Amino acid sequence: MDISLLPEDVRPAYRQISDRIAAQILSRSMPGGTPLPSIRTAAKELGVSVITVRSAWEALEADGLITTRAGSGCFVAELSDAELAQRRRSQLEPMLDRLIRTAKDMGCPPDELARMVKQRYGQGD
Amino acid sequence: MDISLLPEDVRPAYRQISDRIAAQILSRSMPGGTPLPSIRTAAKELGVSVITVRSAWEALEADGLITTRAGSGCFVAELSDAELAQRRRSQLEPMLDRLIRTAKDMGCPPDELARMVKQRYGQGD
Amino acid sequence: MDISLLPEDVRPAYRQISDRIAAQILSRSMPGGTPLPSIRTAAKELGVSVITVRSAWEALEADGLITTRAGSGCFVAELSDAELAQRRRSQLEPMLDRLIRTAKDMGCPPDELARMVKQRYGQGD
Amino acid sequence: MDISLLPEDVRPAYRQISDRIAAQILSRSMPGGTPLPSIRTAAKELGVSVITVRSAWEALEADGLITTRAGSGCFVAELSDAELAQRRRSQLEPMLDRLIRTAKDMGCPPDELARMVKQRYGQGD
DNA sequence: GTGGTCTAGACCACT
DNA sequence: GTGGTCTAGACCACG
Repeated sequence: MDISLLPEDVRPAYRQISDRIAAQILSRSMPGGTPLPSIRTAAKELGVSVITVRSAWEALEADGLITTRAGSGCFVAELSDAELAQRRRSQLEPMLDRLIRTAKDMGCPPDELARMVKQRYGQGD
Repeated sequence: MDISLLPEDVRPAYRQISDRIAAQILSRSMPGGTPLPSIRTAAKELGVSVITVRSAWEALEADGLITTRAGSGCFVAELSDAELAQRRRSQLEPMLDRLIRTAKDMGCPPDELARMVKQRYGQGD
Repeated sequence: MDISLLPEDVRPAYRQISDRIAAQILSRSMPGGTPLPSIRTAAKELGVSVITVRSAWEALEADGLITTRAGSGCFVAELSDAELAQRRRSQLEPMLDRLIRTAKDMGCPPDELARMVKQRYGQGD
Repeated sequence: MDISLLPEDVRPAYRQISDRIAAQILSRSMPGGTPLPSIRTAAKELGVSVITVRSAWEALEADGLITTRAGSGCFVAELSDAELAQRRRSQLEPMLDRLIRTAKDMGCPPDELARMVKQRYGQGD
């Protein structure tokens, strides 16, 4: 599943999971119709409680990113490119705004911030 | 004090307060030695309990951004430019990394992300 | 938990608690990963309010000695031997310095002071 | 007066002052009969309020280290050598005990602690 | 069950 | 007046 839970992350476990999967759906690396692993399987794999995984699946369903079919499991929702683009924007924007607000408060100018973005983008795993 | 509490903000009240003041200290708009308002005054002004303000001040002190002297009040700590720069970086970095990781997951390239940063920087309030 | 609150101690209750636990972490008698008792359990055991215990846990977390995960509890942080040694030093040093300054002010020579240290070390409870 | 107030010291201002003077009295560097500066003079010199100085003088008088003569000021008490030795011990002991207890909690052996005492004694101002 | 946050209200030490 | 500590009790998010 390509998910690693970081204990030092401020987000609760279920949020780390749902955020990560949401991003994979939005990038089409999990295309519409892809089945999600069962709650029990995912729980074992991630080393968390089934409740935690269920919360993550619920968050994704509430967001309309997956659909649950009773008896057969959960599947990535079929979304148009336009919908995806819209959702991508709406996921990135709050993070962007918070970053920018903090940078502004600190007196960090836009070019400097953009430079940092580009620089760190290359460093990540 | 130039602080507005936003009910829609996900952060708890005390965090909104301490984050805002931390940013003002880091940008030198509150230089070392500046006295903070008393917790009771600030509580009245912000419309919260004194405990909420105290939590904020406590967080700032734990971060080494203010010092408190019982009976006389709280004051912005004297920090060197190097310390300030270091703290600025360590506050911005986790937000940057999370943003970049999400953007990467979505297949959003660095230049595109940098462009968004610059664009939204100009729009903010 | 091996903690006794002494009413004659000048330190506030929450400090007595956090200091004691900090020492146990620093001596590895509570190794990394050890779960702390829940704040409600500890409060009952120690005969104090949950808030008092929470303050103690909070101080420990601010010091980086424990990590807390909402819903699952608090755990001793994983610290390297080098980090531990560094923290031990930085906790002992201010007490040492104050003792030495007072002894110097009184004209008590280093050998005499060292002798007192060794002697009283053997007498303690 | 050879007193410097350290804002980072955990002790309140009046305690820093009274402790320092007490040590000078106990070492005979302020012998019996020596007049203390007036409260106003000391307050100006130290940059604190007269209330703070008065509290310090009160603490010294409560300890029997100075006496107040109405209209003429405060003077160092006349104390026998035996009394001084006794007081020296009772001032050093609580600091020693706290240091030793912390060191014990950390698993720091007596010889190691005594070594640190001797080493740091040489380094101070 | 866990911790996180906030409330109101009290008493104390310090300036 | 200032902050420091503690109390009891509430509601929420998380597992």
